[in-house]
Parts: sequence; structure tokens; C-alpha cells
Amino acid sequence: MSDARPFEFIKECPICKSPLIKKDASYYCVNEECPKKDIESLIHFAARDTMNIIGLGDAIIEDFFNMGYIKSIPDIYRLDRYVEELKLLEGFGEKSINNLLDSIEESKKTGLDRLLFAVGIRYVGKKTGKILAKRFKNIDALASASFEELEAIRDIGDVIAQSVVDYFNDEDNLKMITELKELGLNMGYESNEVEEETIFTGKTFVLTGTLDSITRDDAKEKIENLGGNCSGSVSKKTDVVIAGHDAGSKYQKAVDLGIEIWDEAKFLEMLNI
DNA sequence: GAGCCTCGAGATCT
DNA sequence: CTCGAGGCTC
Repeated sequence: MSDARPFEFIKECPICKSPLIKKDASYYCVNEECPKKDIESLIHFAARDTMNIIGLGDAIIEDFFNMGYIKSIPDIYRLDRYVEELKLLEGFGEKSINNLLDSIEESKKTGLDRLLFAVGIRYVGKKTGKILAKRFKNIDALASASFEELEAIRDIGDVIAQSVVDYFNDEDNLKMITELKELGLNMGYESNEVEEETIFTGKTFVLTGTLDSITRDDAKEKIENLGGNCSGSVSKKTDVVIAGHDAGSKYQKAVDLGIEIWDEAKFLEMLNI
């Protein structure tokens, strides 16, 4: 790639035929109006880490988008209008559609932290969503927060503060939030974290290697619910490294830095308070 | 010492 | 991205 040009055209977007540009390791369509962006934002919304709607994966979202059933995020919660029609689609039946609608209904309860991540506010991901949800408790309080108020929060700097202010100043975004509220989505946040101190409280953990009895995501969630933090890399700020089998460089670094190491058995024992 | 800048480390974002 | 450390100026 030549440095003289701002970007290099590679190929065309399969959806709208506009050129694609390469940014980091991925290709992006230059067309701001490209429907692929809408599809991707819907996929992100329904994904496991966000609203966790089972039965609404990327392929089905793309199909439903192209067929006109889901054009926007609120449309997901209006899908029940088409229930009889959907059951007739190839590959769907009574049971799969009912399961899908159940999962959509269930996702309404999810809560503000994941909802903030799901709607795609720039720089607001899983962690920042939780920080904001915890601090403001409901979406109206967040929507009326000032830049100064946001920037004063730990781990929120000027860039994220501005991004949040901009998001809630946008009429389209506000309209969508209102619709979601009317459709019955939970716009509040109740912490499921334990109040009392645990061995995990305030400590930073790093997971490495393979754990047999629990997935990495579940382990992370449990640690966080018990008041701990998880990070991806070992540093002098790491308190404990949890090492499954076949652990690699992170294990070695923990040894070098003299950081406490728990094996899976020790970790399970600690979870079992 | 307050104010401003740059830089690196660590963590996060989609 | 955020933030704190360290250097520099006034």
C-alpha cells in the first residue's frame, strides 16, 4: 500500500457495489448509506455479547432485512406482527418462530449496560456500557448528562464523553430509544454484583490456558460479579493469573513478575464461597 | 505550582 | 481510548 494515497481501493462491496477500503485488518464500504452497515448494526445488536437473541444470527438477520421484516432495531420487537407469514418461510416452522419470538421477548429484560453496547454508541462497548449504566441507573439520566459530568467519571475521558453527548443529541437516536422504551425494553440497571467483600473484590485477574469446567466468558462474568476485574494481558497491575492447561506466554510472564497463579481447581474453590 | 505537552503502558472498542 | 509520569515553561 502506498503511503501517498489516503487509502487503497481493493474491490467492491458485495451489497451496494461501492468500493471497499482497508482499515486495520478489515474492509469497509465507502458508501455511508450502504445497507450493509444497517445489517451489521442489527447483527451486533442481537449478538451473544449484546442482547443475546437466540435464533437471530447474521444469516437470518440479512434475510429478514432483505425481505423487509427487519429494517431497524425496533423492528426486531415488532416481528410478532408477521408470525403467521414467517412460519411459512422455507426453513422455518411453528417451533423455530416461537423460539425466536420467545428469545426476542426475553431480550427485553437485558438491561441498560448491554443495551448501551448494543445500540452502537461509538467507543461504548461492554465495559463502558457497564460503567455508564452503573453510574446513571437509567437511560434518561444518562441522556441528560453533561459532557463535564461524563468526563469526571473514572475511565471516561473527553473522547467518550463527547461521543455519548453526541449520541443523545441526535434526533434519530432519541426516536429509536423512545420506540424501544415503548416496546417494553428494560432501560434501567440493577447490579447483580454481590455487595460484600470477596477474595475477588478490587483485584485484577488474567485468564490464560484452557479451563475444562467453565468457558472463558463465563469465568470472566463470575469474576466480575464477585467484584473482580479481568484484563487480557499480564502486567505489574495484575493480581492473579488463572491458568488452565496449555497456558503459554502469559503464564511465563506471571512467573517472571512473581504474580499469584491459580490453577483451575483453586479457581473453582474460590468461586465456591 | 499550575498549566501544557508528549509519551508509554494498559485496557477497550467494533 | 484513558491516564499518569516526566519534562518544560512561566
